[in-house]
Amino acid sequence: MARPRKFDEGRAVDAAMEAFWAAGYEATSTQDLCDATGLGRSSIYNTFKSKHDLFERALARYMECRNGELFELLESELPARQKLRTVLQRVIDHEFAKDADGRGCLVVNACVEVAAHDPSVAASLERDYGLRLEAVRAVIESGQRDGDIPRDKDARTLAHLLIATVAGLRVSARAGVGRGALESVADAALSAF
Amino acid sequence: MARPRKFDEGRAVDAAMEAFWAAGYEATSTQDLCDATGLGRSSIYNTFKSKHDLFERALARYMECRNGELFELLESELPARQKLRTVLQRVIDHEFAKDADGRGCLVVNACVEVAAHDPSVAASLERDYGLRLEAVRAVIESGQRDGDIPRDKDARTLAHLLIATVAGLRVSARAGVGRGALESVADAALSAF
DNA sequence: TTCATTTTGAACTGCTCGTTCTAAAACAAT
DNA sequence: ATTGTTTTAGAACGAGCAGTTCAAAATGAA
Repeated sequence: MARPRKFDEGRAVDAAMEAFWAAGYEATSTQDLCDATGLGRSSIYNTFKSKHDLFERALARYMECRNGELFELLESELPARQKLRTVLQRVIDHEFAKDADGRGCLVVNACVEVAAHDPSVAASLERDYGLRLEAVRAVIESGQRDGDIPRDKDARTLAHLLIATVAGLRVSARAGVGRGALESVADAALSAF
Repeated sequence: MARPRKFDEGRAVDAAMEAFWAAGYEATSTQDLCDATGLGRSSIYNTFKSKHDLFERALARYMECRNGELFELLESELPARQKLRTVLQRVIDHEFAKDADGRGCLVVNACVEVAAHDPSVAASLERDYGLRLEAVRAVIESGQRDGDIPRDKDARTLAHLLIATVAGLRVSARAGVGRGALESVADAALSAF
């Protein structure tokens, strides 16, 4: 049979994800991808159709990881309101983590940089948004049943609002807003729930 | 004396702004800038130091225009709360305008695509953020004096929240959230004020 | 008209881009 | 050991990149 692969495809996608995450889609060159993955050009193009294809794989992987963390939190035993608070706090912690280096969130970055010009990525982002929306909505409805969250507001709308707040915090962090201010903002935002 | 310029510098900056706005910084080539402005390469490089310099000028121009519209609204005769509502509604209208074509907001785009890797642009964005923050804070404080906005929340924090909500709406629009949903989100967000 | 000055477009610099190709190397099955 | 298949490494591809140079065209004051 044939020569087996020397590298792990999943690890390559992970490395590419880090590269795209750090620099954005356009600013990441194929050479950057070779450096990041440790692979040669031909290995990359043999395994993935194109830079674009590799980006989609990397983005999908990112969503998988992040949604894993999110869903784990949302399925925990905390009160609903506390879950939402933790989501926002994690975003802030992430934006100000020492090793984050201003990369932000690959999903938000892709929404802004790529989605408008790339229907395939846009579709992927929309699907991912839907997953997060449903998960958050379920938590909010559960909170409404518990009396933890007021019943007079539409759960789906509040779920949209939470996700929008996450994006807002992330963009604000990029605009130079400090940690303390963002924590106050998160607090104030939660008063809408 | 010397030969006079055949083109208007301001118009060139406007055209460049449109190009950067539509495609992003990295994806806009010097040729694109020539096409957009109708100028030759040397005219551009004679007038502006570099692509980067032209981008900073274009971004500054964008901020000028947008802040002009914003400040006009904030200085109007509407009740404070109504002003904030109008800010959000305008953002939604803009995102779904027929000719907007998914460009979003150049400031948000720059925050996400450029700021992290470009201290000069980051400083410019931070300064602009400060201007908007103060203007919104002033409106909120005025609303608190009128009893239009509750006094128990910090005006500066609420101003941060409003700006973050704007960014959140814009990113959500890119992720495929529809107009109706965003209008509900804006409504819900205002209940924090 | 002359002259100094500036604009302008085209050509050019190396360089980098994403992608493809070639040929050697590495393996598994026969 | 031979064969067949796949992966590899690296060179090479054409195109386009940001940025520069330069001679010619355009201008207005003297």
